[in-house]
Amino acid sequence: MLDDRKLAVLRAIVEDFVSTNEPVGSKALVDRHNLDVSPATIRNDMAVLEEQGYIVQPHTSAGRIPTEQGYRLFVDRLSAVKPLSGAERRAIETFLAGAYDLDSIVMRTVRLLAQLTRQVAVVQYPSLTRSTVRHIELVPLTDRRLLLVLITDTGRVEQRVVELPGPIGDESITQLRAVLNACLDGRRLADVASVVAELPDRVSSVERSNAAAVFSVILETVVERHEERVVVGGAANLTQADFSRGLHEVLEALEEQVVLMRLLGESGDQAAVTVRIGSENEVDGLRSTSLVATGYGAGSQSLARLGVLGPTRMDYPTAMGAVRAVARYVGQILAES
Amino acid sequence: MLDDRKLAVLRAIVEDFVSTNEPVGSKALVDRHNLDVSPATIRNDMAVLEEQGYIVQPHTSAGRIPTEQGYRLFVDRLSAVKPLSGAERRAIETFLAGAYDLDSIVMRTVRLLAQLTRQVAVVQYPSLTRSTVRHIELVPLTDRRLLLVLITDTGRVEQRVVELPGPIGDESITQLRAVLNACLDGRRLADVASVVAELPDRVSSVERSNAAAVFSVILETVVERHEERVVVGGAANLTQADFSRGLHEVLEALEEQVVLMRLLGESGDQAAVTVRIGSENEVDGLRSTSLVATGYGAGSQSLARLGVLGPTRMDYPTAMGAVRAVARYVGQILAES
DNA sequence: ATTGGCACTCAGGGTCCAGGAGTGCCAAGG
DNA sequence: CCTTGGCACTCCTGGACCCTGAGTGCCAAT
Repeated sequence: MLDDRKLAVLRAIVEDFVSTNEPVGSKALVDRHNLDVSPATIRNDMAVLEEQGYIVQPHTSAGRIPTEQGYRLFVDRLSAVKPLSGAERRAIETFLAGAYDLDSIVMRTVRLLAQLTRQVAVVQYPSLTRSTVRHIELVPLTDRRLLLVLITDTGRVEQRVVELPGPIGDESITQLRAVLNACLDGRRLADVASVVAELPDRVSSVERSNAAAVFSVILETVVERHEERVVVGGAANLTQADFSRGLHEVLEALEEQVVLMRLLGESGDQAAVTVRIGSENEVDGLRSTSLVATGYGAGSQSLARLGVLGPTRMDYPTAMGAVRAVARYVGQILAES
Repeated sequence: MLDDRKLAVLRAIVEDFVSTNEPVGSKALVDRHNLDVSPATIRNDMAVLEEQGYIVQPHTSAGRIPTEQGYRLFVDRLSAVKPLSGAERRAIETFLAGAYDLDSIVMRTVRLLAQLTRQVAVVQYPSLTRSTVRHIELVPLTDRRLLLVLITDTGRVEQRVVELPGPIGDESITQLRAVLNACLDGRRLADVASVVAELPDRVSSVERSNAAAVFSVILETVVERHEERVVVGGAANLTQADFSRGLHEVLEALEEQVVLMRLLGESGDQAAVTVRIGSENEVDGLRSTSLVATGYGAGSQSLARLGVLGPTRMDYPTAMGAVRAVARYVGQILAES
């Protein structure tokens, strides 16, 4: 159906359009790429490609531009992930060096990705569920309110305020703290829920209700907080792409944590770099954008996702290269710390 | 020099231009506001106002638009802060209700301000220096690395990783933790520096060097971290204003913590609502924007600043009202918790 | 000091036209 | 059957032109 040359033509069209942002015609194609056939031949090929839905012309007597389907075919079969240059590798290393706590790692990663790809970068905080409890701290705020601080082995610190049903004394807090740490230290967060369920037995009955309040907050933190945080950077890069009036829509979507979570969550494969093009993103304001994302995390299993977001007219090979490389480096850093 | 009517004309011009975004002419003025004089009279007044530098015409035979100087006079002498509507007050209360920990307070405040004013909201995290130490926690990560967690009475949690010069044992950590909490609990952060200076004496000499490392990180956290965080929200609102190509510049500036800190830091008076118009902002990308900001904090003294950023063509009275009201409410919330 | 009258200016929007890029189709050649 | 040169056709783009209307500045009269 599509012979080699037609595929080459499609690839050339995508590449040219991405770099020039202008519809590309048959003549320009034979000039810039060394297809040794005449423009007329290319025109025939393009007619077929258009019929199949891979390209369109914005108006009669203009060049062709790729459709979403065209980009899809391009990333699936016509392009190879572009490895980074040496300079870029060095940039990654220097950028991420010296970032120990989770916050700074995430922040630097966002900036790095945005700079590298000149797109909007999106980084999800590593999920809690895979890490283990390092320490739990209870700090009295008032006699009816505690600050619960949960520290994980990945260096993540979660804090929640606990509203108590009744007043609590220092000795009770100390006891509770001891029990919590004794039972939960070293446990994987995924297991915490079941352990907590058995805890009430180990607390003196007087303080049952207060303890219960603390336990339920722990559960919330561990289980319900699957709504992790997503950090965005490089939004300024959107102005280069010509969304014109859709820009408002996109910026709004980028401010909604929930939307971003759904966006990242959609893509299936955890480990590989996945690309979602245009309307493949079933998320309101972002149907005119493309997402290049992958999972990342310490070691082999991925804890969270990161990627870049840009116009469908995006340099996919480069973006995929950058995303893959950054994910690997960050994974390394996380594994070390 | 400028009689009452000329001032009224300037006020009318600012108000009309803000609401319509089009140069306003003499005829439109007498129609929309009930100045009972003829257009010709207004024209004379406008000629004077232009001569004085308060207004300009974009081209001959167009209406006038205010200059920065014109806006300045307007906010200083011609406008009153506009109180919020009942609905808006209720919105603030419901929006901020149920936010206990600092993170959620700040996040909600940003969203609230952005929604209320339809501008970009900017909120600085409450500064550490005024709060007191509630608790210090040391968590071993490896035998040469500690996680230091500092909890303040305002519910803020600071975390830093400490690289130790030599290995450290559990009992040393326990000792160090006890010393730190004994000496620093309840101290104001501003005083921590001097207290820490005396600490080395109270530590067994074997562990001097490790303890010193911990102390210096505490100092960093308390002193050097004056570079607080600033949170931005509502960037999508920028697309409504017609920065056209300056937009890129503005978005870039908004991503730079340092720039935002300088921006907020510039304005002098802590308690009052201050307005900085256009080039009064001596910050690179933001010379074409205006900032309406004020200090806020628990009780009477202000811990940090918040405000909104928008085009110089901004509804200042409304923005000032919203900023003032939100600052007060947030202050209340902070005082309670 | 205010006002009506009047001539003047100029941005914005419309039309018209020519140039050019790009196409589709066809007939001829490998 | 695929490829190619030729050719007519489409239609976007940019420039030139004109016209209209809003708004002004100035002046003489009140």
